[in-house]
Order: sequence, then C-alpha cells, then structure tokens
Amino acid sequence: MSSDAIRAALIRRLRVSSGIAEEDIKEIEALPISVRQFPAETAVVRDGERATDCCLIADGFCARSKTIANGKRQILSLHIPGEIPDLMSLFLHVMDHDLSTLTPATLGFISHETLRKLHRRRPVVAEMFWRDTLIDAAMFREWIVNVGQRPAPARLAHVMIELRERLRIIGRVDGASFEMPLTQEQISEALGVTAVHANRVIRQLREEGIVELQRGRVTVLDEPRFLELADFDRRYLHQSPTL
Amino acid sequence: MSSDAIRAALIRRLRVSSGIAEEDIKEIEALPISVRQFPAETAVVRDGERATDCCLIADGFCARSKTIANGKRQILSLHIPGEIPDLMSLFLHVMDHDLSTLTPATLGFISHETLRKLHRRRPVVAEMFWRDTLIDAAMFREWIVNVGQRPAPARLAHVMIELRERLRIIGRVDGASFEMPLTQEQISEALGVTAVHANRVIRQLREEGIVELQRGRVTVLDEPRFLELADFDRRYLHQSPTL
DNA sequence: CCGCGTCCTTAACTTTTGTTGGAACCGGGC
DNA sequence: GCCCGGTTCCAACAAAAGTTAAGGACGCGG
Repeated sequence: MSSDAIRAALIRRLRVSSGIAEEDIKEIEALPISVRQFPAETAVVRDGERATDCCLIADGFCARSKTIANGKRQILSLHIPGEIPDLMSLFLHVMDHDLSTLTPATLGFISHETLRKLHRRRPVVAEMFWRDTLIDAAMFREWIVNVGQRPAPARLAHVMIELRERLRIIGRVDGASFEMPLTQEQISEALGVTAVHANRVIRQLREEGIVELQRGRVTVLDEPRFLELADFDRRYLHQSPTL
Repeated sequence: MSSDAIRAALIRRLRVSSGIAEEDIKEIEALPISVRQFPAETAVVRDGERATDCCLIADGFCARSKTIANGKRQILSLHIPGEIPDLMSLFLHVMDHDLSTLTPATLGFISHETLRKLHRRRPVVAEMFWRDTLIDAAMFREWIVNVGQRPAPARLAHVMIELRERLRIIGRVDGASFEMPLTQEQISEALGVTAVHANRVIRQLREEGIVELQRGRVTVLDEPRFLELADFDRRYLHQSPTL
C-alpha cells in the first residue's frame, strides 16, 4: 500500500465530515507517516499505556474495547480505513481502553508532536480534528442508546447499518452487501449480549428474511424491514460540515 | 448567584483536569456570560436544534439523553456545577440529543462566537476545552461498558460512584453521603432498565446494607462492598493533567 | 488426508429483567 | 386538614437473555 493511498481515505472522510481546504489537504499529504502491518486480532495500543503516536487505518478493520473485572469485554466502536481511532490520545495521555485489529491491517502512525505542530501552524486543521473526536463521541452516545434500550435484534441491525453508512463514505458498499468481519463472539461483545444469544439473534434475522450474515459479509434481504428494525437516524454521524 | 461564583466551579474543574495558567484564568473570568434560571425537569437544548451558545452549569443538576422511536429514553450522562455539557455544540452544530435539568438550575450561557474568539487568541485554552470534550467521551465509553456488561446492581453502584467522584472535585461530598437528585424513573433510564427493576435493585442494595438512597441523597453504608460491586476504576475520569 | 482448533449451531434449563396492576407514601396547594 | 399527583414500593406472571453442554462445519498444518 503506497503512502499516498493511506492518506486518501482520511482526506475523503474529512471532506465529507468537515469540508477541507486545498492548502490543508497539502499539509496532510506532507505529514510524515510510518507504516506497519498488523495480523488479525492483535492489540495496537492497550488500556493503561501511554501513546506517543496516533494511528491512521490504511487498510483493515479495528475495534476499541474495554474489559471489566470479571473478564467480560465490551466493544465500544468499530473502525474502518481512513479513521484515526485514537486521536483522543493526543490529549488523554494514558489509554483508558484497548485498540485492536479485527482483520489483518495496515496502520499508519503519526507522532503526537507532528500533529501538535500542525495544529499550531493551522488552527483550522486542529478544529477539523477536534470535530472528528466529537463525532466519535456522538457515535458513543448512540452506542449507549443501542446497548441500553434496544432489544437484541434491533441492536444488531443498528450496528450493521452504522457500519454500512460509514463504509459508504469510503466507497466500500457493494449493492446490498458490505463487509463486517466480526466473529459471533465479537458481535456479542459489541451488542452487550452473550455469544449464544448473538447466534440466536443472527439466526432470527436470517429466518425472517431480513439480513444474511456469513463469512464476514452482510447481505440485506429486506431493506425496509431492516431499516425499521434498526430505528436508525443518521444525524448522529454528522456527515456534513453544516451539521 | 454572583457571576463570579459561576466561573469558580469551572475554573476549579479545569485546574484539576488540565492544569490552567493564571493568564487563562483571567481570560475565563472576563468571558461574558448571560445567566438564566431553569425549573426542574426542563429542556435546555433539544435534539435537532441548532445551538448558538454553550451552557455552563452554575448550580443544579442536568442530564443528557436520547429518546428512541418507541418512546423509551436513555440517559447518557449526569452533569453537575462547573461543567459545560454541550461544549460539543461548538463544532457539532445540530444537537443529536437532549440536554435538560434534573433539579432547578442556574445556567450561564456563553456564545459560540465568544468561545471561538478566545480559542484564536489563546490556543492553549482551546486545547483545554478540547481535552474537556475528550474526557466527556471517555465517560461515555465507560457508560457503554456499564450498560452493556454489568448486572443492574453493579450498574447502579457504578453510576453512583462516578457521580460521587465528580462531586468530590467541586467539594460537594459530605462524608459518606452525597446528592443524587434523580427519581427512580430517571435512574432506570440511566441504567437501561425499567423503573420497576430499578426499584428492585435499589431495595436490594439497601437490604444488603450497601447503600441507602432516599430523597435525592445517597448514603454509603458499606464502602468496601460498594466499591467492589461497582468495579470502579477512576482512570477514565482523567482527573490529572498528566494522564 | 487426517487431526486439531476455531467458530458456528442448537437444545435444555436457569436467571434476570420486563410487564401489569395496584397499594402505600409524601409533599404541596387549597 | 385534606385532596391530588407523582413517586415509591411490591407481587405475580411473562419474556428476554444467560448458562451449560455438546455436536457439526470448516480451514489449516502436518
């Protein structure tokens, strides 16, 4: 993966969410990024660690999670190429959660120092990144609602649609199907249910002819019922600079 | 409530979380703030609205929440004096959730324009506020874990301890007891359970001699068991500039 | 091509949580 | 003092989700 291609998805995302000026695109293209490959299911940064870099996903899927005393794990968010899942580490120095890969992934690392310098030079870029972390927080809010109020089938549908709408921005939705490379165990951790129950719910949605999920790929069979079940309101994704 | 007193709690909080310089305290003391009183249980800003000001809590308790299609409500966070619960509206122009009072409250409003000017003048203050919104997001992450993974009694204990630790910063914890002015209905919305179940859980904690909750006040009866039940790790509150 | 591990799948049973409906309590207004 | 509305509290029953246990599918490496 070329160094340019890595930046492309980021710029594409920033264009959609914040609207980005030509000069600032140049700045981002000039950013020194060191690239590393990670296998699937590997920790990138761990809870309790002090980060010195931010991590830009060039390729592959990642997730953030927290593990509680009894060993249970909760997935907090899913991340796709073009995103910087640990931008918050710029000001929250000690990680309060894990960031790990779901699939084999190519990650670009940008040092905190570099980013801080860029912020001083171009406050508008800082504000763009700030907005990015605020959208991140907006997604957490919706995730709370999902886990707190919706019955399990709706939770699953909601997570699926959120992922789809974000994949759409980077051109990764193929008709009625898109990637969702999580094991049922991981899905259960995202929904806050047990793996057995996640399996029941997946089967139920399949039996009702709403969605099919196999080998890391979702295929929507009945879009209207899927939408209704998920109770999805895209506003919280703030995918427009004026919102 | 004097205009100075309103700023005091904010400065106290910023001192603990970010460490704030004397010049910047002066800047904040000079901020034009317009004060308004709100009755209990009143919306301050609603989901879907476009905010033009940020709201600083001078006195009283507030909560943020979202309501889903079937009418159920999820409380996302509780807020106490000195906090700016809608700082995110500076860059996320359309609200994706409600902000409302729990008790009668005194709120100070600072216009977005004023804040933006301050940021341009003093980038360090902008970074401090950025960090504030990141801590907000860190609390959402923990809230997801709470609602997603912990059994209801632990959820209640966790919310109580989070509130206590934040009240402590502004000097509002009185020995083994502190304010928590929520009805059982509101508690149930915070925990993602029904009101009936919230009542069961409150009773259970009382019967086991762990905490007593009455008329908006929590009294801890058995601190060690309370802590153990809550599975509380304060790190996520990032209450130190170096964290 | 066999064996092993991971994931998926399912069933039976238990526990937690939701639902319904109603009684007791409490504070404020008349 | 008494009524009224909102809480708090509770019990009985229903539904959702957790637990345990075990078989089957599938891919990978020897």
